[in-house]
Amino acid sequence: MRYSREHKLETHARIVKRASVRLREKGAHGIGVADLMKDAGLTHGGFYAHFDSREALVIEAFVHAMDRSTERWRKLAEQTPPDQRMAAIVDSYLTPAHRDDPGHGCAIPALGAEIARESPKTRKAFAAKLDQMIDMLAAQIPDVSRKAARKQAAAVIATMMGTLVMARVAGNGEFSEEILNAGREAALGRAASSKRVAKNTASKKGRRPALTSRRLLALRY
Amino acid sequence: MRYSREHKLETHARIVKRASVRLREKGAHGIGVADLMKDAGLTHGGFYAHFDSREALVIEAFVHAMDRSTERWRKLAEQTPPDQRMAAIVDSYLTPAHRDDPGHGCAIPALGAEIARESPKTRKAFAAKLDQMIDMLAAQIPDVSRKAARKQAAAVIATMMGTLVMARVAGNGEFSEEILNAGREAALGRAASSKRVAKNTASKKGRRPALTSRRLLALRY
DNA sequence: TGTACATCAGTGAACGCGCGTTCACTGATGTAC
DNA sequence: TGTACATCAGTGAACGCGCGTTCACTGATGTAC
Repeated sequence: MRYSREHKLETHARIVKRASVRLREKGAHGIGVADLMKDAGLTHGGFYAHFDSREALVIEAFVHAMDRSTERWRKLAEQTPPDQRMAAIVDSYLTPAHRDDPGHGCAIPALGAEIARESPKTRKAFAAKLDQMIDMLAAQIPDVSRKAARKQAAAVIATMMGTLVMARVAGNGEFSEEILNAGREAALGRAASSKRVAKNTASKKGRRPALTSRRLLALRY
Repeated sequence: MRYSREHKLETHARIVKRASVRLREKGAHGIGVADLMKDAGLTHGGFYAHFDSREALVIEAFVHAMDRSTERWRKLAEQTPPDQRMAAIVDSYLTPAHRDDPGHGCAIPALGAEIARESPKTRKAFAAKLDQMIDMLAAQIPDVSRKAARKQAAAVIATMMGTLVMARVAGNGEFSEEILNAGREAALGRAASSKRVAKNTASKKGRRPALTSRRLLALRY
């Protein structure tokens, strides 16, 4: 079948992209090589022409997902006034749509706990991407030192991803909404300007509707 | 071998207890029936005299872990002045010791994401225990409505468990400590009295050392 | 430009292994008499 | 109280299945001449 060089790169990218969705949906061990290849329109035998092992694909797929999330946040921040950037990110993250579609969502709530148990190589690849994500988010916080900004960013991510894990455990009923609301309020309170009034104004002065628009969600993580 | 009735109950309890440790360490799918039985000093063939299926053990083990955590918090709260209870719980939760010993730690960061993907039966069992845990923590928050207390409690748990997942991904070096500190500060800020001054007083007036004592950690979750 | 050969992405059967589950069996102890 | 039998928690071999990985093969296309 001898394909051109670009063809192989495209195929490789397609496998990674599809796998990053399926692995977030099913877990790092929840889907096999054969099904992952089938999902990319191939048969399982060709897998090792692209990856040294299943684990190598898991790493690539995970890196892909994290890069997409970080890039998404960067773009969302770009088109939002500086003092509302963190709130915009939180609003777009803590939604029923994100809770119900882990395959296209943030990789941390979907795979974080499992990755922490993987080989050092896999865990470190994840940690490096998490570090980048924190840096990107920290860069959106005005008027504080890098150190303080990173601290805030790490806390916001922890609150958001923890909330999403709990909301998914809770299903999609009232209990889940309660958790989502609690997490949103907590993250926004911390994400708001230093005077800590934004939490109240945000929910009542109509700033949020624009930020939670379906368009933003359609972009996905 | 015909044993007495209590003997079977004891054996059953021992399997559940040991499994609850090993499953938190290795993940909901990270260890097999044979190894779980071996861990309890038995051979795998006897498993089905105690459980209908592997999944049934996972549910029992998980319920056991959550009950222990909730009970631990209740006891810790009992021996702490009301206005410091939440801080005491946060301080005992966000530690390197807890990060490094998932087997004896909170089941939510260890198993939450995986359980959210299990059968409705398993997920609902987890959700019910999470609900109980939120209620227990909410009961420690003075001077607010039950609804508001539950909201705060849910947010504190989300921040704590999210922080622990991220800290585990980050390993056990500087990066991990940074995350732990960020999460602790964020959770304590929210957990403190309504005037939001406790965060500063806590870290400087020597209240914390007593609360983070090794003794509390030795009790485990 | 045309032809013969080499390449290698992709195929599908097969491998060895570990898993959850089943099953015939054991034998110490509970129970009926 | 003593004896014969029934019970059933626990054993260890075996099952069927799915998994990650290997391998001989294919055939369309790149490349050398």
